Amino acid sequence: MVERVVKGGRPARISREAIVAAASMLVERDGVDALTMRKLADEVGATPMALYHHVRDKSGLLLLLLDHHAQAVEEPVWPDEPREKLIAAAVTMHDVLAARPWVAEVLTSDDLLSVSALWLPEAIVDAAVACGLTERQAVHAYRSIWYYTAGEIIIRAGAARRRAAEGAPPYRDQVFAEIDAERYPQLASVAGEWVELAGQDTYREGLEALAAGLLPSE
Amino acid sequence: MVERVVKGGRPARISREAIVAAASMLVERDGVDALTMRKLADEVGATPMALYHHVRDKSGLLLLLLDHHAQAVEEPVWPDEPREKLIAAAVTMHDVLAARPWVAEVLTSDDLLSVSALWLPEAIVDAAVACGLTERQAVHAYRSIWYYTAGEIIIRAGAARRRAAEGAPPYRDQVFAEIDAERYPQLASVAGEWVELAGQDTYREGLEALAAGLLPSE
DNA sequence: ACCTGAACACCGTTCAAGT
DNA sequence: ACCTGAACACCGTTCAAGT
Repeated sequence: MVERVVKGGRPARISREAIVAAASMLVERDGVDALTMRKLADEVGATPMALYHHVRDKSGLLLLLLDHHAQAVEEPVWPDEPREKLIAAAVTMHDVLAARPWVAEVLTSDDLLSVSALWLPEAIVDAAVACGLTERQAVHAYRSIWYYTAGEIIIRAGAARRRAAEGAPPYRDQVFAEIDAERYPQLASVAGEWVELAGQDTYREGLEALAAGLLPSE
Repeated sequence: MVERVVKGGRPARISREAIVAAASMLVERDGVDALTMRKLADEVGATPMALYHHVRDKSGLLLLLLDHHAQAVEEPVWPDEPREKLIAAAVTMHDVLAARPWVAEVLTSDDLLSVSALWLPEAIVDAAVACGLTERQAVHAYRSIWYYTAGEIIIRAGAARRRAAEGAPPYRDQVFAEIDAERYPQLASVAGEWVELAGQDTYREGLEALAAGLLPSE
């Protein structure tokens, strides 16, 4: 990020940092949907339009917020064994995102997370190369892991949100109740267990399966 | 869905079907963001509030839309070999969704697609069982495949949208330009190829890797 | 340079009333 | 039962003006 050089002019009353901090607090307290330019302006004690002097627009603010969050995460010490390192890095990526499910909203495009968390893709690509993949294969492996991870976060965050929206089991239960056992025998057979199974966290198992398929067998 | 029994009263001027058809057309033509209750009302020639007599609310409308779309898809004839069947079903699921990236918006929760496309999870769970997994394992396998698939769709749809928003390479290129080759040697090394690699469709390769890891080796 | 005030062009949804 | 009109409680962002 370019440091702004202050060369005179009116001193700023609100700073980019203050805006991001306030935004972060609002999101943490009330959810992403509650983050509006107007409420944020109230929070920092300024007009909505004052914000536009410090951030490009709302989506720029969200990017800043993601980065702010990423900065707070420290790079762990990785295992020596490359396959284990890859798994550990992916799990870290997952946990960092899962802790704040609002990031799902922002993620829906960029595949590198954030400038402040480049050590994550670096670790994964590096581990994949150490496992014997070419650089290009390693990038593709990273992308598959990223899709799986982002999908898990987004889907589970959405599921949690719907659960929180009290009308708890509106759609899926209705679907299961209506399942035609003649046409869909397997689904009918697991219908009773589906909700329980869907609640289980199987991120790691799926990841290990994916890694097993992506990496050369030793 | 419950069929509404008309027992007198004023005849309806607009039907649920007409609403869904108009909504589908708006979304196809102008994108999901352009679908508002007001524009939709204009399209069917009624007041915004008239719509609320036929759909619960906007998110109910989106669910209806997803189902409308799912109904148009025919179940293919699957390969006999179960592993191939599983792959084919997942690819179908992917292609159905990828054809209309707006579904990504709706997907962010329900893990069964739609009542009208239950044959898809059925095929995948069935194939997984035929490959030797228990029912519970098969459901977990389905969920991993679903996360990977939905993640791919959502991320790639988001990427395409940002590309369309003309300011083409706003964020990621900037990130790559600033990469510190000392700290992130692997990323710096692939930086030049990243955009090209990220543009490639590697859904199937990732899927096969995932399937290889999920299914027992024969 | 930084900030305000007023306005523009929208949203989804509720509520009371009309036929 | 179905639909309208008016209103409520919001949005993000532009633009011209103030200090």
